[in-house]
Amino acid sequence: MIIKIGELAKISGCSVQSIRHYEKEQLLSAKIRSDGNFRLYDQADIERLLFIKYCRSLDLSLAEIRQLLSLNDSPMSQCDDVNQMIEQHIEQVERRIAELTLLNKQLKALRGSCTSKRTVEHCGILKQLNKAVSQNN
Amino acid sequence: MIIKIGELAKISGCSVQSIRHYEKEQLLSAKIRSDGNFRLYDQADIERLLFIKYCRSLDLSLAEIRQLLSLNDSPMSQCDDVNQMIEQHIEQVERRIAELTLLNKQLKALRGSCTSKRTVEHCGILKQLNKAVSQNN
DNA sequence: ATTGACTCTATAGTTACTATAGACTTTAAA
DNA sequence: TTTAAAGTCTATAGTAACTATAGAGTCAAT
Ligand SMILES: [Zn+2]
Ligand SMILES: [Zn+2]
Ligand SMILES: [Zn+2]
Ligand SMILES: [Zn+2]
Repeated sequence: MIIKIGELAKISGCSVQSIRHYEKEQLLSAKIRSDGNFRLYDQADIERLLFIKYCRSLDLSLAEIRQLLSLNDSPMSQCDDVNQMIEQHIEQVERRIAELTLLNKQLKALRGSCTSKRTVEHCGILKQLNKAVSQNN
Repeated sequence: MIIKIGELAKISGCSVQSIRHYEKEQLLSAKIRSDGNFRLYDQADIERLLFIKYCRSLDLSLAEIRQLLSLNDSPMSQCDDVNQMIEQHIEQVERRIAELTLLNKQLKALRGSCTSKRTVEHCGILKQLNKAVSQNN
């Protein structure tokens, strides 16, 4: 089964532009083109794109996915690199969760300091922000 | 006390370039320049920049900060807008935390499926990724 | 006067896309 | 067979909040 980019987009749920983008980034290429230069894809391409899409849903970067794909393509290499990459990625996600959790706390405190219907002059939020600044200063 | 951009950067902990960037984005401007066209800042500018920096640490966008600053500059306006913005920002942060928490779980499961020192061919991580893809398919 | 540190503007790069413009191809109907 | 709509092509610009240059000018101290 051979399909054009529009159908690949439909099947995969990726946009046409992002498929072209993945090609530019060397993640996925149409091995053949039509007479009129249209990209043509087969089943293996569909699977490769779904792999990419799933990895993106794990927030892996295109560079990381490129690495995974190339390892996937050379089955005899060692998997330490994959391992380490996932490990680092997990650490990054956990750091970000910690950051956002703290942020959330601060934002909620901020929100709590405003009882609507006031003029900005008396707004608890802006008061708090200005206070936070002068304390840091 | 009048300072040049380098010292403002030191005092605030912002980079020189990002201070210039905030100027381009209309958040902070040096009202005066030296004869040789150097930006000159005073105490009020320092405080404004610290305000910006603190808001950035809350992950507020430059557009949001611009809005806060302009409200801060017109004390008689109502604070509903501020309120609503913070509210939306909190919701966004909470959505992101939820997303990342789910992600973290998936990534940990993935990591658990690899016992190093194997060839990629037998790597649990890649097996899992490929499996996830074919299930979605 | 000269040196070194600082600053200026303008431009390109980062990430993973999205959105155009303008031209060409394919498919289907008239 | 002509024509029109829909799809595709490349190239380029825009997104967010910066960072990093290049090349030129300025300032402070010796
Ligand atoms: Zn990563
Ligand atoms: Zn308020
Ligand atoms: Zn926001
Ligand atoms: Zn492994």
